[in-house]
Amino acid sequence: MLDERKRRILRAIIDDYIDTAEPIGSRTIARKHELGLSSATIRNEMADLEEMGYLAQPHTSAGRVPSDKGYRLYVDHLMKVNELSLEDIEGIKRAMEVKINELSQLIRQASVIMSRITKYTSMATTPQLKKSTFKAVQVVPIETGKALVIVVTNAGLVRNTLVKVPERITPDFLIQISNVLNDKLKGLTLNQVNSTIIGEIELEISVSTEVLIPILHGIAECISQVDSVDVFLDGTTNILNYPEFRDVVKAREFLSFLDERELISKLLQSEEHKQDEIEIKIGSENHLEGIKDCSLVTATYSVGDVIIGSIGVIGPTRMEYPRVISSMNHIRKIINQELKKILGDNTE
Amino acid sequence: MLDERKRRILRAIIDDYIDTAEPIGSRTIARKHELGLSSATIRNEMADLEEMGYLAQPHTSAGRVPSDKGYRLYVDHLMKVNELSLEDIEGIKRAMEVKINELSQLIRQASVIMSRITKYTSMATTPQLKKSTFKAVQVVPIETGKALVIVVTNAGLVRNTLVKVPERITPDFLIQISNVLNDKLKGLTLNQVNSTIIGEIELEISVSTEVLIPILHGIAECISQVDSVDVFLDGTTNILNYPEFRDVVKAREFLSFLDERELISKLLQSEEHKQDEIEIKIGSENHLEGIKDCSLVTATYSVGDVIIGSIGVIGPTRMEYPRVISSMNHIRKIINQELKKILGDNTE
DNA sequence: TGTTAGCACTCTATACGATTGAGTGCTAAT
DNA sequence: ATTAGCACTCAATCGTATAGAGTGCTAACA
Repeated sequence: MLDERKRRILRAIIDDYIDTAEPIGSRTIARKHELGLSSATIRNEMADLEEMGYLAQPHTSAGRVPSDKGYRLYVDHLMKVNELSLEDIEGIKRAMEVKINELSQLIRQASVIMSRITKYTSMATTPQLKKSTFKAVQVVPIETGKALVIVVTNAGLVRNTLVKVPERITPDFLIQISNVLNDKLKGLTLNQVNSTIIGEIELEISVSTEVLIPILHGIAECISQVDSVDVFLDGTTNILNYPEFRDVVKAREFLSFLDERELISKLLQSEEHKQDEIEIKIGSENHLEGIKDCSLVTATYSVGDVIIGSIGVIGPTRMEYPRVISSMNHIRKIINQELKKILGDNTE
Repeated sequence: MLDERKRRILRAIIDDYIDTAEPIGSRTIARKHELGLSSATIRNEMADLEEMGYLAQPHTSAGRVPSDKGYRLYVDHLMKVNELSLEDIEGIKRAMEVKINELSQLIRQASVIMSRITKYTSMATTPQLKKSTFKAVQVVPIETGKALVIVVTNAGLVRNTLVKVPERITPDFLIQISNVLNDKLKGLTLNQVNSTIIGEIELEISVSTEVLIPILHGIAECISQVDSVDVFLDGTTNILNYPEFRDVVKAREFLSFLDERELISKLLQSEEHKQDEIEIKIGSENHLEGIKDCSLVTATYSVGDVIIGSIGVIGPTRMEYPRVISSMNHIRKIINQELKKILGDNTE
């Protein structure tokens, strides 16, 4: 498709452009890279590359700029992904050493690190509750007429809601209810809670629906809590350091996008994402208007072989892909490693 | 100190400046406001006001701009705070009607509303745990070797941590521990947990420290959780709509400031804040460098007569103070009202 | 036939000067 | 005390000239 020389030249251009954010001219390439070619030859090749759609020209007398298609080729075949520097690895290790024993905190911390070492914006989601199963359900009496419903999922996520219960219910009875609920629900996926099960529970503790209803509501609330999927964002202002966002209009567009957690969480839960693979979406490959000039690098983390969440880095299409990718690879490993520690070896 | 006419003129200038963000000239004032004065007279008065420090001039041939001192006078004595429009009141009411039964959600929602109706950035904090007392402490067995420690404070805040416990501990025994803990700690303030109390607890359940330690750690973790004070931010990008932040450097300064949750939480927990009063800090009155061109309007909410958290709006010094203040007043009332509902009437 | 030197051409960015217009301060008249 | 009038100031705007980076094309070369 593209002969070796063209590929070399394209890579040189993109490498340079990632570095400088300035359109790259033929002379620059001839001088900086040892290709043994004159600027005129390179000029011809660049014209070809443009015709093929890998490069674009802001205006006739400017240098060339990579197109999304160009970046795609670069990412798939041209770039050299080097190992993370020892320094960075050390830094990550140190940052993750902070004793973490809850999932959300682990992910939050990972997100912080990613934004710090990449200098872009990072985003992460905790598991979708709906895909999880109940590990424990507890009803804890707080004071007369009030109880706390707690749901713990197999992915280690904890959610709780305060509910009101009829005043005449004694704490002891609540605990009894709690035990039955726990027995009945444990192991089920969250959306398996249906009327059959509820019937069984009612039967078992022979309690009027009146009592059970607020509690079940609490559970439902835990499950469908608006932000049941936490979205963490870090380094949101990093983007303002890049020249392509010097324009306030661009900057606002980007930042407004980040404000919509729903969108982000959708973005991160891309359907086609394969386990253990890093996914890269370049510019217009993101079908969302607000980030058509951004690239997104995402990875997932899993329990067993079920993907339960993901972490991503978003920045200008002119992104240091090699760096981001190697960092992402590293952090993904660490997350999965720590995840095992948190959940213990006895994860079903 | 300032005669009536000067005050009238100053108010007119500030009103106009808040509206337009453009330096105000003498002719504008003479034309738009019915003061029965010529531009020349106003010009003289403006020169006086500038000398007194209420106004400033960007350059010799420009109009006048209010100084921080000018805004201060305006806020304290000149502006007219009108009632919130029925429309707005209706809007707020509708937005808060969403069934809310946990404190954090209430505050979060209030913050969202404030940013929406003021068009500035809003910030809010949930109660400081340290000032609170224990309402309930529970240890819930999750699976062998693991338990969830839950702390509920009198202010309705719930925190939890997963802890490891020796595997030989049975769930029943954990529950027993839980009960003792609950009895012993209930009503204490969070930093009253000391070795005496721990001794008592050990005595009562005659358990080796080995078991108790992870649990107490869990409680400590709940108490000192890094972000035990949640900080909610909304409308962070609103600021980009105002001309004073058209410059990316300014915008970044502001947004970077917002990234530091610690600073914000300190900012909101201003020492001198009186209950039931709205506090206004104008420009350089905020001693923090990053927001010296911003004004901050804050209110607190309380349980009984203890301030447990606050909510604030931050925007350019050229802020629509009257609107912000009346909105703030309204939302504060609603928060305190809802707070009572959540905590029930039996709040000690 | 592929490569390169050379050159005319294009187009942006920058600098510079002139012009405009809003606004001021001062003076003199009311 | 107020105001009309006027000279003056200064940022913003516009047009023009200029410099410089980069291109495409042609013709010569290996």
